[in-house]
Amino acid sequence: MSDLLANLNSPQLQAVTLPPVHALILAGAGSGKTRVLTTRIAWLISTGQVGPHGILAVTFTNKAAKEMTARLASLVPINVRGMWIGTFHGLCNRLLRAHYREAGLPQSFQILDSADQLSMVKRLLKNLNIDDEKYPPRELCHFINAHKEQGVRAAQAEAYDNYTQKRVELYAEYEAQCNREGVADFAELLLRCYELLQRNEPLRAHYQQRFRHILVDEFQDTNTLQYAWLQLLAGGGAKVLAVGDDDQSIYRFRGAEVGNMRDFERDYCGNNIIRLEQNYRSHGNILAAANAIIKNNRERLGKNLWTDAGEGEPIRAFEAYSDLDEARFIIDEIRELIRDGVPATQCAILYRSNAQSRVLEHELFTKGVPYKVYGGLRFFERQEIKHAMAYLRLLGNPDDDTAFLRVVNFPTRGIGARSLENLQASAHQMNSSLYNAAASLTGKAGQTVGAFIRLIEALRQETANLRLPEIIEHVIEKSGLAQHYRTEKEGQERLENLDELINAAATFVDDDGVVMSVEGEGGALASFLAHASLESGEHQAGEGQEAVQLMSVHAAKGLEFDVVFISGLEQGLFPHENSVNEGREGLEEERRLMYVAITRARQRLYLSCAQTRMLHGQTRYCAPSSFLDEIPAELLLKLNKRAAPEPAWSGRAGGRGAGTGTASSGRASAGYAAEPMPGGLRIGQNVEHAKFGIGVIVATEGRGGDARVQVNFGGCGMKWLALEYAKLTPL
DNA sequence: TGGGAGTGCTTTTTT
DNA sequence: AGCACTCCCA
Repeated sequence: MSDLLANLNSPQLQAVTLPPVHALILAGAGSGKTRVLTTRIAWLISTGQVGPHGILAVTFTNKAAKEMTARLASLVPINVRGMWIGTFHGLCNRLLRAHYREAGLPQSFQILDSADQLSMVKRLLKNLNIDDEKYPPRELCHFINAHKEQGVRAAQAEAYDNYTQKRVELYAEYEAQCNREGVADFAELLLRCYELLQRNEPLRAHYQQRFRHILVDEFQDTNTLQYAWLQLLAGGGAKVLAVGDDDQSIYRFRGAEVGNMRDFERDYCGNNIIRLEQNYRSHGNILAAANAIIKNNRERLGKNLWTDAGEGEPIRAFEAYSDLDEARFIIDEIRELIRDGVPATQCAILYRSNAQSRVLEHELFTKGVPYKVYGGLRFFERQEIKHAMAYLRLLGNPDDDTAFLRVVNFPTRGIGARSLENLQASAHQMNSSLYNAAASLTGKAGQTVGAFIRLIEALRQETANLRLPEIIEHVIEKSGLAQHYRTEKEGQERLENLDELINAAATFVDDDGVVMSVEGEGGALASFLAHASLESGEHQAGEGQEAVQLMSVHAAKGLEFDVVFISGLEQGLFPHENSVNEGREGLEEERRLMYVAITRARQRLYLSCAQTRMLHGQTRYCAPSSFLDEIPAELLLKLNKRAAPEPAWSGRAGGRGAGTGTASSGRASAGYAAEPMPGGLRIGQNVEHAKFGIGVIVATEGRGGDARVQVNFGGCGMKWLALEYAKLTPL
């Protein structure tokens, strides 16, 4: 017991050993949040206050859930496997599987991921003959999800205008279609679970009695429905320990309600609020910058990070001429750091939007620096994997139209759009699934589709007595997928991924074999399918060993690095103009994002911006981010003293045309007029031009490849010239 | 059926 | 600029 609590600081200790009360832990970045959470559970169990059975611990990501489970296992000698530690979706899925009948779901209901949901909505619009320009499928998905996350069914949805009325009708159609197919989207897992507990008194009482302690990670990210779900489960006297950081709430755009923290405090906590403010990650200057930024936000519960690690290095600031110049600066610094012995994996480049990675990647590639970009396509989202999974889904549930349509003609077997239209029409008429309706097709279409149905039936029979990895292997081979990718020129990697899928299934069976056996071997497939939907897998196969880490600020949340570069600190980009347009709330969220970005750094932090940036195929002139002004100057070390990285007139590809005078939005070179332009040109400088003769520079604008000067050539008049093209000789 | 041309969009993202 | 998506033709 004593070692469990050893080395906790005073507020941490206080949090871990709280009596059974509702409490809110305001855990700053790097303050040992996960440690507190896991130690709290370990302490509750090892002091005999509750059995592992009575704990419910909720996270947002599988990664967090896994980490919590692993750390708990290392703290107390208990079997953590059967414990209810998981994501909101994972736990709801578990509950719905256990009570599928009461929840009105088929035993092996499938889970639609976002892509599946989108394709279902598109299909629905098509079947109902609705113009998808007027009702964009993506927007409709959002409409549906937003309602579900508010706990609102189509039947209760309010329609204040005709347009919304129509969308509500479509929402209802979508619900009906999901029910026909026996599938549930992500939001449905939560809502269905919530409704089940609300409606079914004995079931609710059972779980309310069972869970004595509910612990919630990243509480600031909960949405309305998740909060309601927690309240419902806690209704029988369970105590809720909510851990979160309002300053790190960066998911408002997907429904997170920071307000839940304040509500929870007001309605449940009383005085039980503990602040974890000692930071064990970053040096003082970095924290000072973070604190200086975040204190400009009005809506805060209040918290101030501190460290006893000392000030550390100053924060390095660099203003580049262009995005390319910025990338060069960053990569040069990184190469130097690596030479000095900093592991590449400890260098992270963060950006506000993913599109910014391109220039950086190009430069890294050119210089031969290994790097890894986070945020791409993930394993279970790859087309070959989704195809294989679709076959598997059809084995478990033939009514799954999404799966049916995905593979009915893949690999191609002569089933064209016309046949499918007929099929969909008759399915609609019969109010049945496509699979079911296939039997009614006649003629040539009947034959081809019939062959597909027979294929699926054959697969089902052939795999009936196989183990999960063998089932998958068999399906990949006999469906024709393997053959298809063998003949495709780019198919090699896809084949490898399919092999990897078989491996994943083998590992899955080994890892979860105990749980699986409860449901029988027949349930293994269903469990694996759910697993695949709920856990889309690591971002990319093959973890980069010694590679610089590139990711969006959002993706960096929860991570830490010795050296962090925050790039693209420009007004309009970071803070993003779309957010700024949303008013104070939007700007405050951007500021929290900046706060998250800064607090990722342990030892060294670089902030950089560019004066011009290629955006949507156009060069944009940018002012430095207002966030830079919010950091006290004494914390900053400005690195702009260095010489121009390239001779002004050697030029680079991709500049804009000479003298086209693209309106530079706002700021030309304000604040830099006194500094020399590249090549030593400055205001007042006399120059000679081959055609216009001798002149004097009266103004300058931009830097690098886009630098322009205004020259008074006397009789030849006043001219704006792009240094990249115009040959000017200083006199 | 599949590929090539044309069109439009473009913040952040987990489950 | 780059990418995803659609449409149309061979």
